[in-house]
Parts: sequence; C-alpha cells; structure tokens
Amino acid sequence: MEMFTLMLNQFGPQHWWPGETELEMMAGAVLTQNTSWNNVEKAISNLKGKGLLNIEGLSRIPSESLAEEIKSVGYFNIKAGRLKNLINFIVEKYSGDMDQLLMEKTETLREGLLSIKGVGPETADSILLYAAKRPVFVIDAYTYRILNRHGMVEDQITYDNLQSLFMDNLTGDAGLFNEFHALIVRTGKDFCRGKPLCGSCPLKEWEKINIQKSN
DNA sequence: CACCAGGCAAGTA
DNA sequence: TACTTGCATGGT
Repeated sequence: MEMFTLMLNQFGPQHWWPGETELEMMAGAVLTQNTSWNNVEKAISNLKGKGLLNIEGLSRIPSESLAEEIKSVGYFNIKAGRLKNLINFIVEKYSGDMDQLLMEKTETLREGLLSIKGVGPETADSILLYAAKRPVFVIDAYTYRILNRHGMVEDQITYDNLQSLFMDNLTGDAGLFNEFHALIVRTGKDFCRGKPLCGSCPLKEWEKINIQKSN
C-alpha cells in the first residue's frame, strides 16, 4: 500500500491549513518556523484581538510593538521583522492587494516570496500550497527524517531534490499535496520525534516507502 | 533537568 | 563551498 493511504487510514484527514484568510495563513507560515503550532495560535489570537491581522494593521505597527504581540512564538524580534518584510512585499509589488498577488503565476510568485528576507523554501511553498492553493509539495524536517530513516534519501539531499522526488512521482492536485504534507507532519510528530521510536507508526512495515499514490 | 518545535540568515574558515 | 551559530518561548 502507498505511503499516503497508510497515513490517511491511520489518522484521517488533517484539515490543514488553519486560518480564516490568506493573510492569516501566510503570517502563520512565518510564525511557525521551527516553532510548534500551539505557540502560533496564541500570537494569531493576539493579533486578531487587536485588529492587526490585516495589511493595514501590520503595515502601521512598528516592528518593536509587533514583537510584543507575538512573544509566544519565540524568535519574536526576528519574526516581527520577517512579518514586516512579507507585508512590505505585498504592499510594494501588489499594491497591498491580496487578490492581485493570488493571480500571479506560481513560478513567479515563488521567486518573489523567496526574495523576501525571512522566507525560505519551506515557508514559500507553504504559502503557495495552503494560501494560494497551488500544487506545490512542501518539504519539512519530518519529511526528510522519515525518508532518511527508511534509507530512501542520502543525508545530504537538498530541499529541491527532495521536493522533486515527491512531485515527479505524484500525479497530484493541491488537495492531495495539502493532505499528504499534513499527514507526514502528523506521522512525524507521533512516531518520529527525537530518537526513533516507531511503535505503531503506519509506515513501520516499509523498508522502502512507496511514495506513489496509484500503482 | 534536557530536548525540541510545521526554519532561516549570518557568520566562520 | 560547507559547516556552525543565533534566534527564544513553551510544552513534554
């Protein structure tokens, strides 16, 4: 059976990405860098409560004040700056118009996002997949760890090569990529944290995981 | 107490 | 180019 099906049978749909608006999802992508989502929710809640979770609010607020509102995510000084960089990008390149940004071609938008200080490949792809609904596969530390421990990829594999491994072997739309990545994170959280403790991991029986959805 | 979380950029040699 | 380090709160 395929990797995706095994995980879906075990956990069911994960209903990602949390967030009511595209901007909220984009902000969440920055705030969750190397940080648990639990800590992000508090920061999002703070921003929403003060009416700051919109282009205007995040444009106006000084970086130092923004940092105070997002303390719970850790790295708050760094992330306040990164959030401002993201907002400046939307304002300067798309006149602060989210709909205009969302009409951009996928490759062009990815390049633009990657040009922002503080937005790397995982954050850019998370925005593309979950906010912009593009069929882009998101790679994260769990994806690497799971495949590496199953002997499927070398230690030094790059982000882009790991991403190609999935995208070249999947006939996928954004919906599949969405659920696939969410299920990988869920599986990693439950069974691949710290030292390997496989237990009842749905992928345990696989020496080589079959990535393909259909065969 | 130690360890790590849905990374990234900057510094070092 | 190839490692290493700083960022920092909060849960297990």
